[in-house]
Amino acid sequence: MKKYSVKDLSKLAGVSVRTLHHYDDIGLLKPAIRTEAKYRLYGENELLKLQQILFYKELEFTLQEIIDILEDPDFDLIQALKNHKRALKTKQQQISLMLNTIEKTMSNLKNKTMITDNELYEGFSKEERDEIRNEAIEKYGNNTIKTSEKYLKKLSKEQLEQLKKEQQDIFKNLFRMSSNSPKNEEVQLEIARHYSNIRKFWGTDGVSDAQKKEYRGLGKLYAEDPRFTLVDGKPQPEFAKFLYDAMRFFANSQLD
Amino acid sequence: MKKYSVKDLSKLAGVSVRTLHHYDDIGLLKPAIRTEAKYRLYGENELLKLQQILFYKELEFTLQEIIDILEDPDFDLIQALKNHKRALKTKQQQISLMLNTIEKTMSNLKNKTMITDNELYEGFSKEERDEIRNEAIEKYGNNTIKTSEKYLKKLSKEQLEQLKKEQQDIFKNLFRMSSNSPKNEEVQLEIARHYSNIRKFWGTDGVSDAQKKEYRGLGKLYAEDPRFTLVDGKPQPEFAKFLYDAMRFFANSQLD
DNA sequence: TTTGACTCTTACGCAACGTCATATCTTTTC
DNA sequence: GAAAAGATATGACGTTGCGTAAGAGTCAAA
Repeated sequence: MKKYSVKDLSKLAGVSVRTLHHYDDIGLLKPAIRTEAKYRLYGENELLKLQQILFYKELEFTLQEIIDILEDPDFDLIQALKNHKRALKTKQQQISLMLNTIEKTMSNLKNKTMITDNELYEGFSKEERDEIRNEAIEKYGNNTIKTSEKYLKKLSKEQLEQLKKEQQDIFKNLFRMSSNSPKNEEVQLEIARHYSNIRKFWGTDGVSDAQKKEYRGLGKLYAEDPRFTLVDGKPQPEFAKFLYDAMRFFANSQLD
Repeated sequence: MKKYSVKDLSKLAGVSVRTLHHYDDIGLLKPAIRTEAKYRLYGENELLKLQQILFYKELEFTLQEIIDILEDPDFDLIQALKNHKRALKTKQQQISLMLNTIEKTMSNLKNKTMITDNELYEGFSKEERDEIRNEAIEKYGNNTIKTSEKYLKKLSKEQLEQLKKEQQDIFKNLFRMSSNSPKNEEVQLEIARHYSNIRKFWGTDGVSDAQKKEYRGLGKLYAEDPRFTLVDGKPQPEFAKFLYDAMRFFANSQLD
């Protein structure tokens, strides 16, 4: 007769030693023998029984149910299986419902409050999109771009539209300045206006140290996302850079 | 501002008071106010938040996940939903596998070792079936019948077939006797033969006190289940009774 | 003021082990 | 033959989301 130690058996069956201890504790699978030193020794029968146990466990029977099934030869297995089948089918339906709900939720989120990848770069061909993106990545690194995109996607469509509209005249002013070798003070004044405007979208939160980073982050976005610096429908990389520099300067000098 | 007590809120949302306590404990949903006496008071915001919580809970997010989702506005909900969706789909596949396994198992059990209800009474119309069953119930009580049927179902098809075949000639002899006012000794001798034959199907187990009960139980089955006492395809209730009496006598007098 | 009706906190229970911690073997190594 | 290395044993707490008392304080109606 072969004898297996806990570890042997656990390896054979692919379960943990603790599990065997547990099964012993609850009386599901007792070792064939206990040595003087209380070591557990299992035989072939126990190995076979363990296989059975694992079979039912895969079907998600509880250990107590498995005890009932294996310990009582009078157990009505067919009925138990039928019941289990019903339960599993119910569960499957539940999951289907959940999946539907998730689909709807995601759809809602995307349509009503989120900006999709395509929208982020809308109006550009795929080639242009990739070019823009790659240039940006070259300039700021892959991680920065992804972070920026993620941030942008979190804005709602309405927020984004309003953001763009309310800032049009600010941008107009700045754009005029940019091609006119402006005084730094003037620019910074306008930037300050922009900043106070922007804050509306951030609420009163993020007041302290996050502010600076975020505003600089927004500057990067302007530099990276051509939609913010279109003039007459054309991207203005110079202006984007101008804006970015001005905002960064503002953030560093004015914000704590 | 309306204020809700724990009970109010629990009724409104359809959760238990304990649940609200729990959510408070883990910081998922804190009451808007605590009175002097430590009573929890919730406002409209909390009601709304609770709805959200329940929404995610229906999708089987864990409470910790819900905390993450609701507490952190920067949480990437879309990604979380995607992950959750994947997990649910995986789960669904698992369940499909389990259902298949159960089907196979049931099929195996039924084909190879179990007898179904229909088979138990095969060859009889539904009306006849009910009649037979009801008569048996009248005679021996509902519980006995169910036990008997359960016992019969535990026999394999092969066992049942062999049982019937090997005993045909024993039954023939007995049947002849039954219509011939036989001597008790003769009958008991033949019954003894039957008994030793039957034991093959019970193995060497159930040797002692269970034996007697079981053999008498089998007698009842003969009396109840017309298939065992068909002659030329017709039920023989008289013979069934004769058999049952003989077996009972044998069990009582010969078996310990 | 007594009595219900509520509410509070504290804490065990459940399922199936995972994960230490501490104490004993048993086996290997020097 | 002794010490180090490996296995194994028995607690016992942690996990997840509350259910279910238990014991005690609070509030409004009678």
